[in-house]
Amino acid sequence: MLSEQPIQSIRKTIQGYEKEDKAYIAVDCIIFGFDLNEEELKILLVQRDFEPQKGEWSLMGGFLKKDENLDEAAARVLYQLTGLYDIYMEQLGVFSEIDRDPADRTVSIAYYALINIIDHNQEMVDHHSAQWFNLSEIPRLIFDHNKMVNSAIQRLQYKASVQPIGFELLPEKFTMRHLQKLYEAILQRELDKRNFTKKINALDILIKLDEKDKESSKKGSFLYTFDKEKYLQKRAEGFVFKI
Amino acid sequence: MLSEQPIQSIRKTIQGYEKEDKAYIAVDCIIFGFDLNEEELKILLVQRDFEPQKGEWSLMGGFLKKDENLDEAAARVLYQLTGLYDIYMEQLGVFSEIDRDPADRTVSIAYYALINIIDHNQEMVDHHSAQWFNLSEIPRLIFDHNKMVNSAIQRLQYKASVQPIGFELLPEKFTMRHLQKLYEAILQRELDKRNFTKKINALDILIKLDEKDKESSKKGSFLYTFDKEKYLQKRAEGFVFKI
DNA sequence: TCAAAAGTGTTCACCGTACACCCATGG
DNA sequence: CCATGGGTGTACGGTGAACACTTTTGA
Repeated sequence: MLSEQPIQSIRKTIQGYEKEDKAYIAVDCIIFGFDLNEEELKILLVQRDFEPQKGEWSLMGGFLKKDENLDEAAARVLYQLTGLYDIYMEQLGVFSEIDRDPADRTVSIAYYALINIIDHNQEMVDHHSAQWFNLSEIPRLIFDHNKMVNSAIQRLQYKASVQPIGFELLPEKFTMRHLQKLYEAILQRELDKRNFTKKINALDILIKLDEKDKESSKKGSFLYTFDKEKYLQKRAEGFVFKI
Repeated sequence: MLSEQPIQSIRKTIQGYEKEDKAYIAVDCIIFGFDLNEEELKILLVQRDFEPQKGEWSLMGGFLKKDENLDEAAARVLYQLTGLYDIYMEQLGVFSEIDRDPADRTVSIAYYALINIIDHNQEMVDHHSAQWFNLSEIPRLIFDHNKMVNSAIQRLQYKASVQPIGFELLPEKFTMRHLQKLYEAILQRELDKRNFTKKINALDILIKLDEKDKESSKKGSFLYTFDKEKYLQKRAEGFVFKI
């Protein structure tokens, strides 16, 4: 009898999954952007436009569907809010307190994402009543979302010091000052201009362009691009990025 | 009508959780132990004693229950196999490929744990047909468990270099040689005895005992204990552990 | 007395950090 | 011509890595 059943149903029967509890699985995204004008690191939050907790701020989220894995779910959620594909994104961890969502048992997987702030689709952001907040001005969020945000900031600080992910937050062309201010915003401390430049140049993964950015000064400052090919090549040879 | 309902059911109705998919949530544990005699780092695997995949090796696991969070579930699973409470344990990440478990959609959260190998309850281990494997001799495991193991080894290497978690793997009293061999096993490279001793002593978080361990040599080597209080004190003052 | 492991210092290269002045330009 | 930000070099202390010989003692 047993041997006539397809494998899947045998396993189900034997392991007794039916007796186990199921839960909803959510994905919540901490979306970072760097505002070049204000020289501030920001995160994108959505405002709930329905009861209950209407008007409260929250991370953008969604539920895991049958036909996708978590990375796909997170990418989908990010697309819904920003209109962007191929965003840099990393899983942060799981938040599973029993009553974290009072509506129903929901386990949430937090992701953080880095986007170039000027790329996002403003209409889609407006449609979700979303808004950018400075790290120092994050409001109270629903559920355990503040915990997620703090965890994301910590992770970003670590990751940015050990992998060149900072460039995900900058436009294609940027100045040394932009880069330094970005790292200052991430690490939340001031850096010495001479030492920073020296270190970045020593890494030898930027291309100095012939163009200057005249926005910020009369003299103008040289623009750079991140040489991803060169970085990948070097990394394959054992080079480790460290700031 | 709506306003008469309790909050929870309002939220459920509005958010439409019912339309979302649920999934089973599993916890799988990578249990590390350090064999002092063989000077080898090992992990504890269980052998499935039921069909299908009978005889195949697997991580110890279980399902998340309604009335516990993931840390509690992992602690429960660890207790079931080792008889130990209060084990050092950390969440690794989520594994969510759609068909990772062919029986049913199951998202698994991997945890790694560090135990003192001589503390565990041998009867409980035998009862689960569990066995210790050297890191270099890990067999093929079911599902995506090999991926989890690799991820755990990487995480352990990082974490051990940045937090004094190595002591979780050693008995109360240990020699410098034990400690060095442990770090060599974790980092998978040889360390210089003089530099290692110097570094550890400079950290100033061990207590040198008057006792000697005569097992390993005629001369005997001094025993040490980890001074957790002192470490916590120093950490509170900004000290950072680094090996 | 000898084999086997324990214990112990020095040197050098490199890296991180502190620190200040001249340059180019538009208004 | 001057105010503003851009761009650059040096000196020092600390840390990581390489390296070898003496001590102890049980068999």
